[in-house]
Amino acid sequence: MADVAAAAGVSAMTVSRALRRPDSVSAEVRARVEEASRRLGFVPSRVASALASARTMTVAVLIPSLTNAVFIDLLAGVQETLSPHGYQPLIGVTGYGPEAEERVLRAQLAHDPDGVILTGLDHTPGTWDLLRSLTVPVVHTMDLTTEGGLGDGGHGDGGVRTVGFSQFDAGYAIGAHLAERGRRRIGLIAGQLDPRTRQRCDGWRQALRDAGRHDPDRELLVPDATSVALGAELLERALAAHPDTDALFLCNDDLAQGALFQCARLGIPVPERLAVAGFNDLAGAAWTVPPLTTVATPRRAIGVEAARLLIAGMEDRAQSRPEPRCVDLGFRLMVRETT
Amino acid sequence: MADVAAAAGVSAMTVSRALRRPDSVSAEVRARVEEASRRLGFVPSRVASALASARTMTVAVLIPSLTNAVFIDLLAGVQETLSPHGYQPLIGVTGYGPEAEERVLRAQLAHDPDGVILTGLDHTPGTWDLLRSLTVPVVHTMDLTTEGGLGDGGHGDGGVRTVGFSQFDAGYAIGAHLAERGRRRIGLIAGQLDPRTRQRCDGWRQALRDAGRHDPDRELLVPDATSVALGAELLERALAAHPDTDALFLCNDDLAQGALFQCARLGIPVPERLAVAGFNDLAGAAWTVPPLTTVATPRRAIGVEAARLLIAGMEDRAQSRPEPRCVDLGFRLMVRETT
DNA sequence: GCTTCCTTTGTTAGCGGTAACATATCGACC
DNA sequence: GGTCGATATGTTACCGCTAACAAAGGAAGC
Repeated sequence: MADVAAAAGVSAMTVSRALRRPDSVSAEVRARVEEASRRLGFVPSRVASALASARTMTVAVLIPSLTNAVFIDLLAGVQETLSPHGYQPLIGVTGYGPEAEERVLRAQLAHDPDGVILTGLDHTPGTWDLLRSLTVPVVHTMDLTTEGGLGDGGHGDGGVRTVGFSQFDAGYAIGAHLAERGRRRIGLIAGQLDPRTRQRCDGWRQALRDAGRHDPDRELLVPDATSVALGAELLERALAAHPDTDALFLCNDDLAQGALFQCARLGIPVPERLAVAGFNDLAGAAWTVPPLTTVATPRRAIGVEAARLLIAGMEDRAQSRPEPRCVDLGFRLMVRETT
Repeated sequence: MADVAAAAGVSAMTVSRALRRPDSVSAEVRARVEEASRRLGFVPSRVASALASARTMTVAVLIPSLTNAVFIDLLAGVQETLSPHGYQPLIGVTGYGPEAEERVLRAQLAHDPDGVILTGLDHTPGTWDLLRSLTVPVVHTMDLTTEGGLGDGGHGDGGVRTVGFSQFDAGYAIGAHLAERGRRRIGLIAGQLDPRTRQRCDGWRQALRDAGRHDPDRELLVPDATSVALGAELLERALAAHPDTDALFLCNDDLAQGALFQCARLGIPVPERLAVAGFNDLAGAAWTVPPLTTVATPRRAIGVEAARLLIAGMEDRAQSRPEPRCVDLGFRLMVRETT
């Protein structure tokens, strides 16, 4: 920067100003600095800038997994929103564990991010402590604070900002839909039992209870990560246990696709003998045979909105403590042909 | 750090040493520093550390897209390998454009990464210049320098390190496989025409020429991003143009899955009337009906190996210019039932 | 002509660590 | 006992930039 300053015949401070806020210097100086800067191939060091200004222009983004399309979409939304504003996402992968999340968060905080985006609301007390101690904005995603069954970990809702949708309501909607379709022996298949999956299941359960058709025996919950292969396998297990099942809710579309494939293989007509519903409306769900009924979740939009909220909080030089907000982006029941 | 030093009754430098290389201080001092550090909740600032030591512990990772599973797998491999060594990946999304890539790289370089991972070898001259000017290790992925049809952009192979596999050979393998199966009227469907896709197509073409069965009319290339929906649509277009086609190579598994779905819908028996082959062996390819013949690509392994090479280069304090290496991780033809 | 105020540029002093070197301490060895 | 070398800790100066304040110059107002 000193070289550029010398070349442009100004002080280093003026170079800094000319490059960061071009209209804070005269047009003539700006031109000279820009020319010198370009000629010398000057790239300002963000590290030094961060140290001097206490703004790193980075945002910690904590997600459970990189191999689940749901969180990738979230990340994509975050990335495409932050990027034009000059912010760098720092991804942290927690592997679905609250303890790991705390560790990862701690590691990320060493980078002094200007904001934090987390997945879900199930954090360790240590994580809540860390978050409370931060002076930068924090946004939680994929869930709502008003959600039942969460258990307020002593943190109150004070200042917690969330962008998501009601997993419970979404599960309820699927359950109600299957009941409305006249199905009576409705089963549930779920993997990757994170809190959001559990809430979906709770909603589904409630819907079936409300319809007087809940049968706990027809629930098949396994801890494994969801996949097409697992869906195929679990379909067989579910039908072996209860051959008369006439509808199934699978907690994620990859499971549902696997189940559909297996039905085709076993010659089980869908939806005639068995209705199948998935969740998330992942890529391809509209094209399966038959097209899959599922719940479209606004994953990318959640990422975009979370990033927007964060940017608003970060640009706010007044550091006004933002009012807690709980943005509900909703979901859509996509009724297709498998039900 | 000064507070911790005071609390532990040592100098700041000793605190720094105790936390970074614990065995460079006496056991007694180490214990005192660790206790004070924990008690005060001290988290060393990586920003300051980066400025003072000229090591940011970050790695720029440039990929074309976050919505293509191929690059997510690559990223996952990189992330899981870097993370235990304390390195933070900085993701940059280029949108498949060499010019955008140069812009993104420039932006990432402002963060002073300790290493760079790029996708592919088709970079702008400006990008090559930037890379040449770097003093940190660089690894290219998903391709091989020895690949034909690349066009050496005047950069020679000097020092270029690559981890990938031969896209050409993989395409050739699929083409040869379809020919071996006795198919005579073989078509090609491709989207997202990046250089790697083109190389696959080149390989396929060569295989068909070698078998004396290449028919340029049966190639359907579109620039759109690949998806299940696109696969379904292009299958119809391809068959409308050439109803007698008896085999199709689709350049990505999502296209192939869409095509399979559409075949089911149209009542076209696979593989009896039409053989279908995909590429990448994405999740679920083994479970489609019938299971999809495809080429398994070592995407995650490429990420892991690229990160390993990078780490080796970064830890090498001697800054010995590493010998150019071209790591071929190969591919596997997964013959399943669609062919 | 002289304030006053605003705009533009410069000066100074750090941000929070770490490299490099200086210094102290101790035991071993002749 | 004195010297040497290894080990442990301290001191100093900076990494490259920017906040905060200072200064200079020009326009506006009386």
